[in-house]
Amino acid sequence: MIPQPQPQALKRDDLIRRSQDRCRSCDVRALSICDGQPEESLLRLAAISTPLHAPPRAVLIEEGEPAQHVFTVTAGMVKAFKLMPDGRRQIVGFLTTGDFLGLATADRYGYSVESVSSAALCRFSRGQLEALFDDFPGLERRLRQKASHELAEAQDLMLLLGRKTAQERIATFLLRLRRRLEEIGAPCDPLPLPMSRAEIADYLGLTTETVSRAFTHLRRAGLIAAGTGDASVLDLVGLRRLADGD
Amino acid sequence: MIPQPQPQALKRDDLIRRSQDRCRSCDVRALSICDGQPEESLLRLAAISTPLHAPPRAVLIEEGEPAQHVFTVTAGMVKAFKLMPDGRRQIVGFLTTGDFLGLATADRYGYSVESVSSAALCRFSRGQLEALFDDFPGLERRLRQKASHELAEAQDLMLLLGRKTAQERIATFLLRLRRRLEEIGAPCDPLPLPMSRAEIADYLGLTTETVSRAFTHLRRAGLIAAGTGDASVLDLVGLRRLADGD
DNA sequence: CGTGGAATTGACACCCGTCAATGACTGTGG
DNA sequence: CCACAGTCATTGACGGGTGTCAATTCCACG
Repeated sequence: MIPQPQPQALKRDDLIRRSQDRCRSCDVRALSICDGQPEESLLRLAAISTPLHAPPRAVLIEEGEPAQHVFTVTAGMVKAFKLMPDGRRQIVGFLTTGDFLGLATADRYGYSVESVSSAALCRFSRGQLEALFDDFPGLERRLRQKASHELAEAQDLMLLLGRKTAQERIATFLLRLRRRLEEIGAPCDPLPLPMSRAEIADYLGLTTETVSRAFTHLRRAGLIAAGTGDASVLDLVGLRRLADGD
Repeated sequence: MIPQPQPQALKRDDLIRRSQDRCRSCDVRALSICDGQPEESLLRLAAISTPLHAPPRAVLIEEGEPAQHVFTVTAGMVKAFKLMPDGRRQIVGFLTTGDFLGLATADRYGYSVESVSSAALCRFSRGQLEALFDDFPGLERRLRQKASHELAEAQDLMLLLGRKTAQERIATFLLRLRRRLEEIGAPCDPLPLPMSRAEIADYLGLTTETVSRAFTHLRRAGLIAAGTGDASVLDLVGLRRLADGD
């Protein structure tokens, strides 16, 4: 996909050392699967990792393809989504710094992934990663914890999709995004919204028009101040009350 | 909850041996986390497991309570659900033989669990189970795989809740239930539906009336034959086409 | 300053939710 | 054995929230 120049002069050991340096200085280590791992485990992880950079709207994974790789998002934002034959789309997650891509994966990808903004990722071969589990059980534990966490978030989203009104969905969406950005130490006032209204709609089970109207309602109600590419939470308590349904 | 007679004559070792026998003869071993585990791992699992039997509509877990236990369902069916303050309910999963309960759990349960039909479960202390992971990494791997699988199913449900029509939801629901029953080797023609219309509605993000009407439509279209407590798939291909949206 | 896509807003339609009545089934007590 | 009540499923009438279609505005970019 993204061709990498491979000068013959660089030997395999050099490449490995180079990735190790890159990982050692990685500023998202504390957020990703690397957190809390012993030094040796990191070195081995580094040796099998490939850094990727994706421009906005780049295709990273296509649903149904053999799942050879897993990824860690190190910067920017990507979306994972499912398509129906007639074009209906459900975005099952927006992933950002520290998120792991591929937890839900069997032998084939269950969703497509595209970048929202420009994004950076670390790619791992699934086989090589799973081979590391034998030597470094902490890695597998970390992945299981990430999977548990994602499952809990998925269940929150089910409640949203199955039972919440449009305004409640937008309120919940904004609060969740805010919390996530806080977790990774990103600025969240105003809250950046790198995704389009259409993407928000396909995440929340709505249409762009309904998303737009819901934003307007929240703005008129004094809960938020909304621009096109960002939003500010004005009344956190009120927004929470709305999001949770009374 | 369910008092267990504890004659003083039975010493701890006897109790352990008794659970080991119970597990060794357990007829759902191949379906649960026990599948593929070495003998020693099973013995240790057996030692920390407690069998439970629940009548229909029994409360097993309450959302927000400290998560001290995890469970394996060995028979019957239970539902996991989230409630909103005003009573809106989203069932995030129906669990049956072989399903693991507690994968999505942090320090507190993220959902309530109640039995649908009468059900049997194996209960484990979370702490004791996680302590086993150090000695038996295969257990942790098995749990991670279960979590991955559940995550993929959760994403399927997101597509359903966010984008499918009532009839497509019912069709998808019937096909998924059928596949699950096939997996565990249960009879699925006719397909038993132990849950009420209200429970189906709260799983699919609908109302009981809409569920009822959708069943009627599918029956009139010749895709299924539906009774109250079961349904037969008459036109598998047609039902699949409807479920997947053309 | 002009252009094109995205976002917003409005009018209208429709699917599904709400409310209500009827029917089917189960268990209970006479 | 039957009458009865209670729960659940079904069906109908109606209304509302959201989708659909269309027009307008906004904004980024050339």
